[in-house]
Amino acid sequence: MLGPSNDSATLGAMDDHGREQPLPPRRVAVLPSYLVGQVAVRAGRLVGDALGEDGMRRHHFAVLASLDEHGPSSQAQLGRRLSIDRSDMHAVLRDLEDGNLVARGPDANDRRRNVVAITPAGTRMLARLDERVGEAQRRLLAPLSARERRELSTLLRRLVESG
Amino acid sequence: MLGPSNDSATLGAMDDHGREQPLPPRRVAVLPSYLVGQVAVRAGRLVGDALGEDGMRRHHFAVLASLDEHGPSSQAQLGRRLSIDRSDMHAVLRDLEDGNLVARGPDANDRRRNVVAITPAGTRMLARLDERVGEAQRRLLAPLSARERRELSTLLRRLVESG
DNA sequence: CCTATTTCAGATGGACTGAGATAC
DNA sequence: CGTATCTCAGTCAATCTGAAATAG
Repeated sequence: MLGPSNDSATLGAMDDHGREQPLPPRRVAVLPSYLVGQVAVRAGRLVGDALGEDGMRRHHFAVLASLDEHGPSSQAQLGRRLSIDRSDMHAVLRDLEDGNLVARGPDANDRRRNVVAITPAGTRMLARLDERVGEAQRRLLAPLSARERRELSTLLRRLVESG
Repeated sequence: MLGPSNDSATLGAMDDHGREQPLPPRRVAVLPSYLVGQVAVRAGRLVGDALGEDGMRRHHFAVLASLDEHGPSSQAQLGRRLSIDRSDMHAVLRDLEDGNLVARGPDANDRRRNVVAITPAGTRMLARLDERVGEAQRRLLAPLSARERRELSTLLRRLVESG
């Protein structure tokens, strides 16, 4: 396991002013963990940009979707369901409330809690984000056939569910 | 697209003191971008832990592998090849030098540069890290058959190369 | 008393920027 | 003079921790 093909360089003789491009080592480039990481980064950018067109980010989308699915919830519930830190949840809900996408009010039954509910405007925003995120998925998977996309999703889901 | 099945809660009536588990919304859990992100997180933990057993991190592994593959290089070259920031590269090489895994010296031909070379101890470390990282891959892909692992790698590589 | 929720203020680690010193 | 390298300091957003105020 010695250095390959670079005999001319004992330590100091380097003729390579040939401009170097990003090129991960073979050892690294071949790893499934590396490949999945690269795809995840690309996916994150695509989805982030898609949500950004409406001034939203992942947490905002997740909160709106969770409220749509489970109905009104307290902040702490949302945080536990979505694994979002209480401080971050605070900021996210402030953003959403500023845009009238959710309504926050004290819980009549437990006045420690804020009850958060999605508003009609929030529901419309969620539908629009759904569109945009869907388009991002299509762009991400564009190089694959429909069959291959299903295959990839299935394999990934197996890994997620077994983890 | 209205909220489902939560008629009893107008905003304030919430009997669900049922302890809530992390549960991403369906809309989110189904997205390939989400699945790939989840797998990437798990992969990152596995590989990170594996490297950590020898006190190394991803950047250290990448630098050792790149030096092994391309032979002695300047810091700036390494940074460009591995897309590692110059500041971080500085810290990484300091770590590696402290462990005698690389040797740094001024370039005789261009005294602006440091020439970095992997040492015999660095080569041995690289071999050990290779083992550990390989084991992490096996653990990551454990739920899949050999054929499915190849299929997954192929699909991911297609996405990476077409990106 | 003890626990839970919301909120704030600050800590922490990672990725990046700017600028100085040196050398081409 | 302009450009490239190495180094250090400091910024920046994202994540998390601690603690106060309120309520059960």
